[in-house]
Amino acid sequence: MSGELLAKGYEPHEVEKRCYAYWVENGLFSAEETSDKKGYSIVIPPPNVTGVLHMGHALNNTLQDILCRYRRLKGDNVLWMPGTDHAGIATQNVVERKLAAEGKTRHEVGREAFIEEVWKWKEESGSAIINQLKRMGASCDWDRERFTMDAGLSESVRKVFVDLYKKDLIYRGHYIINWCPRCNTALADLEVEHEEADGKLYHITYPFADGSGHFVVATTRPETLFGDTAVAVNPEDERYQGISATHVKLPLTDRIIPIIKDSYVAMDFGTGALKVTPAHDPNDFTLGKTHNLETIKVMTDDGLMNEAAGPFEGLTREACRVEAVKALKEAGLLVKVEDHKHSVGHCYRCKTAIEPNLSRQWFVRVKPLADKAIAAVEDGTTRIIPEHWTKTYYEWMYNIRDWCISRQIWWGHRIPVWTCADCGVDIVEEADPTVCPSCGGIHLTQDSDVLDTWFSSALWPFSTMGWPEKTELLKTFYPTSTLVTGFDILFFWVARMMMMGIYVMDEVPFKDVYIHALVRDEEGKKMSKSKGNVIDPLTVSDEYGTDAFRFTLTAFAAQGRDVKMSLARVEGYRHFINKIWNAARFSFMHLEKPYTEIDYANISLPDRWILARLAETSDKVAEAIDTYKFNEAANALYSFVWHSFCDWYLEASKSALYGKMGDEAMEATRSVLYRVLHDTLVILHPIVPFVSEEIYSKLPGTEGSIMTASWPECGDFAAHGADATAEKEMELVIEVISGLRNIRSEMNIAPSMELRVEVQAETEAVATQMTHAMSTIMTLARLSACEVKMPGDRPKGVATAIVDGAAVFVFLEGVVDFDKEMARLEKSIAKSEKEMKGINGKLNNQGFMAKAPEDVVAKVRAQYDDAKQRCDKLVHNLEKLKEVQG
RNA sequence: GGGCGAUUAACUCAGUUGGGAGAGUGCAACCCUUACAAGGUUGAAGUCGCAGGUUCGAACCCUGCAUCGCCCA
Repeated sequence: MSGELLAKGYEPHEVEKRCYAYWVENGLFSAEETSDKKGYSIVIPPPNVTGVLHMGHALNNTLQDILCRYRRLKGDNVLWMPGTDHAGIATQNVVERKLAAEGKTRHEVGREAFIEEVWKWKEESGSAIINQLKRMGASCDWDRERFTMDAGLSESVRKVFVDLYKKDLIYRGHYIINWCPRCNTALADLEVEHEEADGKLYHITYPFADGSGHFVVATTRPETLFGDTAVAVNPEDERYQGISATHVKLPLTDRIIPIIKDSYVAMDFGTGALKVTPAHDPNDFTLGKTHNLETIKVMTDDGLMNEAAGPFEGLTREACRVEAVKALKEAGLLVKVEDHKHSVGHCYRCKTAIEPNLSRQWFVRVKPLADKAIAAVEDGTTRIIPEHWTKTYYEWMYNIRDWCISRQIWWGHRIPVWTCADCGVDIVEEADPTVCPSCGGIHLTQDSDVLDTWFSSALWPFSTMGWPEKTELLKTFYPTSTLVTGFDILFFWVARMMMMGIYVMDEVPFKDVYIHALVRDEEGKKMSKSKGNVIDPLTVSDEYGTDAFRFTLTAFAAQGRDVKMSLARVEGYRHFINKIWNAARFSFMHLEKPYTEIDYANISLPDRWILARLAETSDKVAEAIDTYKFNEAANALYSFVWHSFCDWYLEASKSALYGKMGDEAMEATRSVLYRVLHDTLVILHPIVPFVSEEIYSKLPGTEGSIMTASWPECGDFAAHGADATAEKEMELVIEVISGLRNIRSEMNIAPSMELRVEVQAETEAVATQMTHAMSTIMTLARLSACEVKMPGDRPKGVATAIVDGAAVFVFLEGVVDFDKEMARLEKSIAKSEKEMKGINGKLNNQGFMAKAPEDVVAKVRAQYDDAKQRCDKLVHNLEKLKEVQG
């Protein structure tokens, strides 16, 4: 394997497939149930089993993978727990559609057979998203994969339900809830999406029953009029002070309903008179409770009008509105119709307008659970990152309302409540009951509803680890270290896991919650199928390589900011991956054997410099990942690999590597190159697992996977001269070379022409440094000769570069263009003068001198001195040039 | 209506204890220098949304406004 040359360009497809299979086969993703190593755990936000991978998943799982791979390299025992969510409504919809295509409904099929169908579907299609996660490189412990409907998790759900019920934290009640007429189920408040819609405000006459006059009532929903059981006005409303009537006659019906007074009624909306429909409006429901009003449902569960709507029975809600308005108009009861914008709730699964509906449902009393979940964040037991999301979390937790958990669908955890037909008592136990404990009856029927999917998701951090058994896994990995998720499920999931985790385990489910942004399209719009702006992550992966895609996501993942996906950027990072590949390819030509020790005795300035940069970068990347600043990690790596390692180190090392500096220097440089390449691959690995693995596996002397390597230990470098001084010295060398290149470019000197140079160093120290770096400078600036002197006369026929501590002269006998050189110098002088002026402004400011801290003043003084020296030298050179010219 | 966030180079975005405005892409010029043309070298480019305030000093802190986006009601 070792010494094998790499192909000319990096070809991701084959490598990705092979590396991933290798990792899985060798159990490299497996967590140890017990270990001396520090435990680190993440539970995956379980994707819907119906789902296909979208950009959000790609980002979410890339970040989790970075954390897990990084922690492994740091020596931790890592558990990344994978799995999927049964997604009750969504999955049921999918299978119902499949049946519909065969001309069947679930009711025809029957409950049991239908559920079998769903399981069958799940077995066939449910692993699609898992395979897609694997393609992204996700290093989950797949042997432990769980599903919210599997036996163990179902047992957890059952146990928690029973427990909450017995502690009176789950109750059944008759309340107004959000009803989806298409999915035919109740929804939690959270599952309703509100959207602004253009509607109408209908002004309708409600005549007083005693014939003494009438109200005009304004409503956006005239079709619910059949369910009106009162008209309400505000007692403060002056317009309605003198009214003697106590009842009105409900239009289109022969019902007489009361007039009630309540300060809840907004006087500035419509006419100030409100029709009250307790069975179809949440606010009216509350009003109805207060005033003991009758509730009349006017619709069936399918959203059709029922017998209460009289002649309109059987119409849809929408059709009934049209017909009712027509009838009102004919009866002369329609005063006017205005345009009106209002917010309409829609089902988050199918986008049908939801219908507030009176219904008997199960609820979780969340307040006591929420209080502890709030406290855990307040006292820092759980940290939310970025911190500003804590406010959103609190806001929601403080205003939390009871959670409706029953769903009138079939796919999900059946509510474990049996009712005795004989005595009517509810039986809620962990084991299925056969006999009524109260009357001994045997006619027991189980509640037909299932639980909200989020109820089981809320238990995910411990149910996946085997709870209610007291498993080793729980001992080792609960509470989990970090949860990585998007803010869109902060309430749905994070908040509920917090409540349930604390309630059940008496310990928070995770120490850190890292909330990342949403991935949007290039215009910043949310990606959605209907907008047609969806970019398929797998297509991106195919086209540019998974590593390039992952690197892009990481570089974009700045805290608190949305990710705007841009294919141009992915392309840019594909170049970066290729750069890594080629740098390795070049290195391999000089690394035919492993170099386990750095030959510190013989290393050069560039060697010391790159080691110092490596140490710095390794620390920076580690710190960035530790603090969830993923983009900073990516940027540090990019700049180190491309600009430090490739642009300067490899170029500067070429003469040594090619043996032009002697065998000792060659071997020493090789030993450094080996170490730097090796360690660079390791620190790259969390973000770009495939290319790093592929190169690592071919690096002589490595055994096994890069996943078993350790994060670089660079503590020794500084003691061997790879320190800040080396960095400074190398910076000077870079400055000299850049100055020479600038002259070459601006004077239009052919790159192939070799130049003769004289360096006038201001101090012995600088002269020594220049002499030591001579070969580097000569190679990289393409010089035929370079002499280092102490300051003296300005040579004739030269172009000049001024650097910190030295003047660099390029001999251009005969070819030097005086005008160009003059222009060049004048430009530099202007730049320096501008800089000096700015700094001088500060130094002349008495306030600054008096109040700014000493170190800042000293720094500014030094800046000024530097600028002045540079400027003086440039002016001096310009004058000399003019003399010669004259 | 309440809350949160954004506004920095042509584009996409970095920039936390307030102290010399950065990167990538793009652009211009030159270069097939034996790892890489998916490359190299050099260069041009910003009143840091607007208006006030605090401060010796503000892209950064405070207030107001404008535009855009999101969440909750």
